[in-house]
Amino acid sequence: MVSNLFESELSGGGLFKDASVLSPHYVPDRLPHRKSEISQIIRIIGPILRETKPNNVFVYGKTGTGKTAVIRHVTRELKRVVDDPDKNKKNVKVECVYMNCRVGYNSKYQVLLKILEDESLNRQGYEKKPMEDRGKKGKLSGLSPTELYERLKVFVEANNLNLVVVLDEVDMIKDADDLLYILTRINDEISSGSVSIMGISNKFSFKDVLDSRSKSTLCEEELVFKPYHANQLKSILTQRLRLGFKKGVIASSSVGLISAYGAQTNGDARYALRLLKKAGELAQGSGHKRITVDDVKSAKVKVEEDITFEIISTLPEHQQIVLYSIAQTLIRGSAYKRLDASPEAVLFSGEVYEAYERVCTQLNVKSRTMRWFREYLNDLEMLGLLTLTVSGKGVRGNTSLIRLGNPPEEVKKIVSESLGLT
DNA sequence: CCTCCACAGGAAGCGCAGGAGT
DNA sequence: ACTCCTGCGCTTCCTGTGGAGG
Repeated sequence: MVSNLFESELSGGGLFKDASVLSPHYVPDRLPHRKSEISQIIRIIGPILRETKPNNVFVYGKTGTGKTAVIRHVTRELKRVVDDPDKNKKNVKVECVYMNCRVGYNSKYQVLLKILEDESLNRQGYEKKPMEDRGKKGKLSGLSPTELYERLKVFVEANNLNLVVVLDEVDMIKDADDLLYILTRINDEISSGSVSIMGISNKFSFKDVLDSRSKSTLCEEELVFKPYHANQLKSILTQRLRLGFKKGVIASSSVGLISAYGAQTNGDARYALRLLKKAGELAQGSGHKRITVDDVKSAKVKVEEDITFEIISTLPEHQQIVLYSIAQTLIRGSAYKRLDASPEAVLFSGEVYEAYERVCTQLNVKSRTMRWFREYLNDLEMLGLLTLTVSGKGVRGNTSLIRLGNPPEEVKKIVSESLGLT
């Protein structure tokens, strides 16, 4: 596949012009259908150019609604203005530090560390750079949280800096209350400069786990990003098509289909772009001159398999074993008699637990107790990998009936691959 | 109607790892 | 470097719950 792509590139027959614009990390210069969100963020953050501390913002919305893209876009524009001496005559100092809290920055300590180690704070022209008096290792780790706090405070004040901290996936931070308190307290203790926070989350419930003080701190301003609908997705796709593909390689009916699939998936633009990219790859791989509707359809199947694979293969071992046991029991056929009322394949939690114990013995792994097995089932249901229903009439006692969300053969294959089974 | 069955899920406690405080 | 603390994954124990069967 990869070599295929290279060959097409060499022969100049590829469909892609620049595949990187289809990556989920790419932020285009123009963000369609997010004008009002952009101007709201600008209104909120704007006062920073007059050296007034902007309000903290909390942004939420489902995945693929452009939250991160909008914030990154605005901070990039802000930086552009600040760095332009003609526009920034008063030489206001502004820095934006972005981090995704899911990957490694999930505690207040890690976040503070990341801010201090960020290259934008350690470049030329700043006083008392946080990394200045560190040892040869060039790392700040090893310092206490209070020390980190002091350093940040001193740095912000000494440079009269207006710092914006962007916390993407802020719900992943374990001690979010502490962190928010600490970051805002800096403003009370310094006479020049400021620290403000932009929190991004796709969990609507995140606000509820904060204590009321942190809530009012972070949510001085709130913004909700609505899912894109199909024709909005279509124009997003069209924009990326122009940037990423050569001219005329896709029919508008194909674009329409991708948009429709995207709209079905909670208006997720990231998903739609992934479909577009995959469809392009498939078309190119099979030597098509254009991306056909069939390419899009098979791309959907492929992308969904990929997503299922990503979810399952990152699951803890025992949850994977549970899935495997369910799949295997379904393939072999249930030992118990099926419910007449339901034609679909349904299993009893008891028989699945027995299968799970057998698989564990087979793998030479110690099995968990029934109690924990039930927790696994609930977790897997949360992830949409299976559905549980309570047993009604015709079943003895009070049991969960288990239905697998994906074809058992596919699940079995994925788990086998992931756990290295035969 | 009562008892038993086959579970669900709460509560408490245990061992462990990693982080914080000294 | 050392101990203390805390969160996490898990087990043990226990109380419900709802239908089957006598």
